[in-house]
Amino acid sequence: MPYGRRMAPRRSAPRGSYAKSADTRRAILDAAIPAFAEHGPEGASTRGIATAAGVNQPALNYHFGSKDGLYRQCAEAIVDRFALSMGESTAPAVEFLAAGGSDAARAHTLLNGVMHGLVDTLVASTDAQVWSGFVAREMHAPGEAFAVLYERLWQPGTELAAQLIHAARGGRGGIETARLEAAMLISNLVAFTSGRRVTKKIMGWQEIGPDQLAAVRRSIARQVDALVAVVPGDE
Amino acid sequence: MPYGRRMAPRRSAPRGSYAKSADTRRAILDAAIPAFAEHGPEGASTRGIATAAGVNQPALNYHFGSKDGLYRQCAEAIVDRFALSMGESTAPAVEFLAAGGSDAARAHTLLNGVMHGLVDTLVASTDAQVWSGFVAREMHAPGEAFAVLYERLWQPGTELAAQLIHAARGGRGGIETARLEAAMLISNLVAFTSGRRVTKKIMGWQEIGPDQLAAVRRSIARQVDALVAVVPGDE
DNA sequence: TGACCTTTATATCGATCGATATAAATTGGG
DNA sequence: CCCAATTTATATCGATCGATATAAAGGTCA
Repeated sequence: MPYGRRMAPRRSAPRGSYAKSADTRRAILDAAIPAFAEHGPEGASTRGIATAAGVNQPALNYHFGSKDGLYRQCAEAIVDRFALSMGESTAPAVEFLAAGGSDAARAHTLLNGVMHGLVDTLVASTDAQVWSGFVAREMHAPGEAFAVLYERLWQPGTELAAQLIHAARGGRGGIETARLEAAMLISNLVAFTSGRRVTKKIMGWQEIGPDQLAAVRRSIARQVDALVAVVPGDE
Repeated sequence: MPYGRRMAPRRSAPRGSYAKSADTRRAILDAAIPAFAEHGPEGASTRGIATAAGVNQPALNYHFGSKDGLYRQCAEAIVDRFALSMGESTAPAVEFLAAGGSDAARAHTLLNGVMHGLVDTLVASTDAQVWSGFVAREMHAPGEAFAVLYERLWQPGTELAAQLIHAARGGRGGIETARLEAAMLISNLVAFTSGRRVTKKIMGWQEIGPDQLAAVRRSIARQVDALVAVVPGDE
């Protein structure tokens, strides 16, 4: 073919100093997470992400190797940010359980605290609504990020809640049942993450403000109370 | 360009009689729903769907006009099949409410019946696991099918459960709170639809058989009981 | 300042996408 | 049995995809 393969590129005028690698990576992740959440790993285009991040398309391959590599790093970033937001409310519960805690009333209080923190993180924060699309998709159609989300998010989160439910019942009732109920209790909040748009429409809410948040907290607290009050098998 | 644009196509050996249009449409829908559920409306390719359905790619445009048209028809088909499966358990409840039913105990029974039917439809059926990916995606990232799913699935389903909760409380407590609790009650089952794979892994279940189904039903029934027992505001 | 590494930008490849023009095959009505 | 309508099949278009080769620019340190 005539043209000598790969012509010399022209550069536009320089735009000042280069950003640190970490800053560019952060900008790309902040653009990629919403893109993957909305369009999925296949539907989101690297060009669209690059434009949203204010970089060019090959920058994604330079910093993350490949589209799949970027996708995996998005999952890691989501888990990191989630853990950061939940640390305050989970730390005392983890400590309690590590010490072999058997004070049922304290377990009940700690469970309420964890669920309170979860509502704050998932319902009150707008970031979480972006994450939830990413996480929900990976839950149903496992891909490159499933292992990360399972090992660092779903499994430890459910297990923490299950242990607290079990302890709050004074150790009566099976831990298996507690696990199932923990999974279902947490699923409740999907109505405000992935399903937020639908729930708002159904409830006629313009926004999820303090009043709505309080209603959600009350409903969760009632569920926790009911859960702890009934020991499965004793009914 | 040399070649005279559009060459004459060759046909392979005929394969017997043509299928009725309705049969082909059904085959395409049965292939498209799982494809859209797994890869999303952007990630799923018309060629892949056509191959899975045993037809060629232009057949999709012939029968459904466009990829978006096919996507919309998938949503209609999902709602139709869901309604068919739920009809038996919702019919008496709809009738009860239409008659202005105010028998609290009967409302409680009917609510249990509806939730029982929902567990059968969503948890026991394997079809629903396919649907759930489609529905969950559309819930978070509204597209061509959002209106159909909202008007025919989410809104009426939540409203039915909310009315039953309200009636089961003898009309005490706000209908708004009942609506919120209905949304959260239904969200519980996401753990067994979109989240089925994760829940099975966490629970160590190989399959969701009769024993597991019974455990889910017990947990839902306990939640319904707790919901009806407490009148919000009276606590 | 000059050599070297890191980061950004351009151009382009091969593959695949949705859509459609075209034609062949089948069906059904008279 | 013929003809119009219906249905299926082939080939191909223009757009877009992820990836990469290549070059230029900024940063670092002697």
